[in-house]
Amino acid sequence: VKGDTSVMATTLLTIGEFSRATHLSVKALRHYHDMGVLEPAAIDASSGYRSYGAEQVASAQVIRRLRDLGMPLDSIRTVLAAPGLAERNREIAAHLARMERQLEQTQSAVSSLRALLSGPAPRPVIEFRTIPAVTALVIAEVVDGAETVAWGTGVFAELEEALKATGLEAAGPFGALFPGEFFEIARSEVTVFAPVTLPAGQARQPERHVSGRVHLREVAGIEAAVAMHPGPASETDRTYGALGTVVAERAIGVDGPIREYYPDGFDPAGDYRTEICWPVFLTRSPG
Amino acid sequence: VKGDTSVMATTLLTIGEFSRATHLSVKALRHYHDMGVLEPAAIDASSGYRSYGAEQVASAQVIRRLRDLGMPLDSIRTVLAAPGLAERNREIAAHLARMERQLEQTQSAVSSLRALLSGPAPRPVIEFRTIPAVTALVIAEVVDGAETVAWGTGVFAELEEALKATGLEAAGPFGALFPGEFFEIARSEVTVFAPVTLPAGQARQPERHVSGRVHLREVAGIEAAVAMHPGPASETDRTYGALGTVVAERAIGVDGPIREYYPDGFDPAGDYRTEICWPVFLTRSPG
DNA sequence: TTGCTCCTCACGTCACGTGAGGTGGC
DNA sequence: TTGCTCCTCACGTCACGTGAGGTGGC
Repeated sequence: VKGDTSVMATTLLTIGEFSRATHLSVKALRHYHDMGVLEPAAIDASSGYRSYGAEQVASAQVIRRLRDLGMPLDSIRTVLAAPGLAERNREIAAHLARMERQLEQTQSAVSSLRALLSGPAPRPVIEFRTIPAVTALVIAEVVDGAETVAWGTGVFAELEEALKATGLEAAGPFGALFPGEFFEIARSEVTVFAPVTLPAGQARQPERHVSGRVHLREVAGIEAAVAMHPGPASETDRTYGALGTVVAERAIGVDGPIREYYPDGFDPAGDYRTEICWPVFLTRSPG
Repeated sequence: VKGDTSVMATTLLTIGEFSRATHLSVKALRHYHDMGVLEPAAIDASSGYRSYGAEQVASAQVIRRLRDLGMPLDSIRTVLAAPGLAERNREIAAHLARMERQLEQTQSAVSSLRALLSGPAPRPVIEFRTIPAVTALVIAEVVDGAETVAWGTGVFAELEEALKATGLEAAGPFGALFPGEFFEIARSEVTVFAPVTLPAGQARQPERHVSGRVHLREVAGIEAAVAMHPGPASETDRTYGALGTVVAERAIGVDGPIREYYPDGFDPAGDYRTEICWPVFLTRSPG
C-alpha cells in the first residue's frame, strides 16, 4: 500500500533523503529555504523539520546546475518564478552571455600573463604632443569596466552609421575618453567620439543631438604624453604602466581624462593598434 | 633635472598615480599592502602616505592578471615570493590546471542544464536486486567532489595494472562506493574496486596490500534499488533523483554507501553507462 | 536508554567596495 | 582658505561551511 502512488498525492522526503537524491548539501538546502529559492513542501510545526516533495527534485536539479554555472541565488529565484518559458530563457541566456564575456576575459588574461612572464616589454616610444580641440560625433555613457569592449563595439558601429547619415567628413581616427575614476573604480562615464570637419561657414553650436545616442559637440584639446600600443585596447596595461611612469618622472600629470585613439579602427575579434594619450602640463617645449 | 633618471635611484608614485598606471583600484592596492602581497616602496612616517616605485608597476600587472584568472591572494603572494622560475611556474601551472577542470565542469553544467530544461527525463527502469559480496582489488581515498572524475581516471588505471600484475581473473565490471556524506558535504572517502575471482582453494584473508594504493579485500553484499543511467557518471543527477524518490516511496532506505558500476569502463572523455545502486532494506520479495 | 537526524543561532571565509570621519599639502 | 588626495576604522557582500548547543523519534 505504501507504493500505491495513486492514493498518495505526494511522497515527502526528509532533508537528508532529499540531500542524497539531489546532491545538494543539507546546509545549502536550508540556505535556499531561508533565501526563498526552494521552499520545503511542508514544515512540522513543533519540531521545525522540513519535508520536501518528490516532485521538487526537478527544481533542485535546476538550481544545482545554475549554481554550478555561478548564477547568483537572486537570479535563480527569478528563473524558477518566471511565469513563462520566454522570461525564463531570457534570464538564462543573459547569464550565459555574461559567462561568455568572462571566458573571453580569462583567455586574454592567460595570454597577457604569458607575455608578462616572458620578460620585460620593449619600452614604448613616448612623445609629448599638443592635441587640438575638434568637433566630433560623440556617444557618452556610464560603463562597467568588464563590459567596455562589448559596449564599444556597438557604440563604434552607431557612430559609423551617424557619420554616413549626416554626410560629415571624418577628420581623423575614432577616439575615446576615460576619466581617472574609470581605472580606479572600474566604472564611470566613457566618451567615444568620431572627429569630423564641419562644412565651411557652419557655426559651432554648443551641443546638438544627432540621432540615437549620438551628439555633435566639441572635444577639448589637451597636452599629453603619447605612446602607441602595438596591440588591441584590451591588453594595453604595459604601455599604460610605461606612460604612467614616464609622466611621473618627466612631467606634471594633470587631471583630465585619459584618451585613446584607434588608428586601425576598433575590432575586438581582430588585431589593431591603440594610441594612448596621458594628459600632462607641459612646462617646457618637449623634445 | 627632474627627468634625470641617472641621479634618481627610484621614481616614486603616489597611490593615486600608481592606481592609474596599473589599473588597480586604490582600495585594492591598500588591501594588497595589508595582505603583504605588494608592499609600497616607502611609507611616510607622519602621514602614513604610501609611495610606490616605478619598477613595482611590473609586479602590479602580474598581480592584476593573476587576479583576473581568479588566483587567490595567498597563491599570488607565493608566486611573487618564489625564489626561482621553476617554483613560480609550478604554482601558475597548478592554477591553470584548476581552471581547466572548472571549465570542464562549466561545460558539463551547460549541457545538462539544457537537458533539464528540454523537458522531463524518461523515467529510468528501476529494479530491486540482491548484490552478493565479492573479493576485489580496492583503492580507497578521501576525495573532493570537484576532483573525483580526474582522481577516478588515475585510480582505474592503477587497478587495471594491478589486475594484470596479479594475474587475477576479473569477475565483473569496475565499481565505486560513495558514502552518503559524499553527496551531502561533497568530500569523503571514496572506494573504487575491481571484482576478482580467487583461484580455487585460496583462502580469503581479511585484507592484504597488493601494490601502490591497491589492496585486496572483500566488498560487502547489499540489497539495492538499481537503475542504469544511459550517460557518464558526471551527469547522473536525474537518475539519482528518480532512484531517491522511488526508494522513499517504495522501500526502506538504509545507511550504507551508494554504489556505482561502470559496465563500459570509465572514460571521462568518451561515453559510457553508469549503473547506480541505492541500498535498501527489502521487506518482501521484489517484483 | 542510546544513536541518529534534525533544528537554530552565531560566526568565519574571500577580496575587496562603501561610507564615515578626519588629516596634510598646494 | 578651499579643494583634493590620502589616511584609518568598521561594516557590507555572497553563498554557504563550521561548530556549538539543543531537541525529537526509533
